[in-house]
Amino acid sequence: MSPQSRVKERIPVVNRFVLKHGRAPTLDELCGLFNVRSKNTASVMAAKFVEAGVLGRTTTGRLTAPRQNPACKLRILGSVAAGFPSPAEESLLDTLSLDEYLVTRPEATFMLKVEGDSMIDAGILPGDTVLVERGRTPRNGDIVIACVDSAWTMKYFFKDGKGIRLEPANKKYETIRPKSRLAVEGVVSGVIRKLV
Amino acid sequence: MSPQSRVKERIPVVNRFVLKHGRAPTLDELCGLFNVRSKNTASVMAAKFVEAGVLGRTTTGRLTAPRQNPACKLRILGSVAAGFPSPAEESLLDTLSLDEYLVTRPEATFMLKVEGDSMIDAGILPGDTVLVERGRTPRNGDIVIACVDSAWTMKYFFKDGKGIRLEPANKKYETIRPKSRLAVEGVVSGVIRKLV
DNA sequence: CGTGATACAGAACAAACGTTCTATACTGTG
DNA sequence: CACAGTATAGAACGTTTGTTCTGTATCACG
Repeated sequence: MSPQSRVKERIPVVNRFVLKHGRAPTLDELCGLFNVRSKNTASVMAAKFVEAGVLGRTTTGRLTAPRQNPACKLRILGSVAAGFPSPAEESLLDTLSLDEYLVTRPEATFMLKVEGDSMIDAGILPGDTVLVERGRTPRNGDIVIACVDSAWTMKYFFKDGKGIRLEPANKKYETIRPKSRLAVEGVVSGVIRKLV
Repeated sequence: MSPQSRVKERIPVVNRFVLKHGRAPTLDELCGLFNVRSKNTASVMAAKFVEAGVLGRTTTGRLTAPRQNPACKLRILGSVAAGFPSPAEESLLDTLSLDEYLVTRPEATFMLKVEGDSMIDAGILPGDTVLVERGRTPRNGDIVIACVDSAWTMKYFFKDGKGIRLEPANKKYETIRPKSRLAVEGVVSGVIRKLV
């Protein structure tokens, strides 16, 4: 058996350890995991695992679990027309965690439950959850959470020569041109809706 | 200031560290985090954090991040009207990972890119991504991915005395009453849209 | 058989890490 | 002021952890 495949077949074992314990194994634990008694062997394995992205390292060399929880990697399909792959033929290569996909700055991102139908023409329904990223400069056409005239609201953001205007995505409501101070608290970076 | 509140106000800082580094801080790092120079102080703090569930420990006493990967835990806010908490006052108590929120069976869930506007009145736009859960029995009103008359489609699912019908969420399209075999490949369990 | 590559055992080593002890500064209370 | 409680500094200590070195066993190849 080639060394490469030896490492490959060991990766799932490491992943299971991480899944079970919520942290990376130590070299000693790697020894136990693979029934070897040499920390040298474990050290070499660990290097492979780090190289493969299965494990990480602290600045001081300690082994750490990778940043993403690999349990929630989802397979991505091109479109409905492409049909479904069978479970047997699937690999986890083209996968993506939702967190990874939608959230670039976790520490600056919030989830916000949507009330009202002011953005319904943008496909944002009451009961949806929006991801709001703070500290980002809004661009024309972005959907923002703003505090205008001391009231919170979610609207399209536009800025032109005449100033800033906030447009709803619903003809029932009117465009707002903030008279006093406008505080854009965050930019809506994603929409999620839980069905079923 | 009481000791309790001292610990409380420090919890968010620890959480942010875990968020940023994907692992627990060491005692030395706790010292740096709170501008203290004593590992004794850090040790006492660490004990409090463990007690509060903010951190965990290995069997050998090393500090660890809590079992759930908090890397992508997002703060949840009630609604727009509630406003934004300041970073200082935030705790990570009411948080949720997107994966955790949307996906109950990762191994049976797929992501599918939406093409076309047949479900636009349901707030599902072209370019959105839907989460499809396989092996679930569709209920009336569920959105399903189905293979009807050898073509893939996404539609509302209804079943009544006259059989099954598949309705689009767009008046431009017609309701389908599958003549031949109907294969419901999966039920749409979520919708996500990446903006910005 | 000889050679080289690989995997492993075992030990020694240094750095990192958490615990514990002693001492000092600050607080509030009587 | 005396006293107690708490937070902190600083150092010593033992354990854990990853690295490195030496040596052995196995296997493929010529």
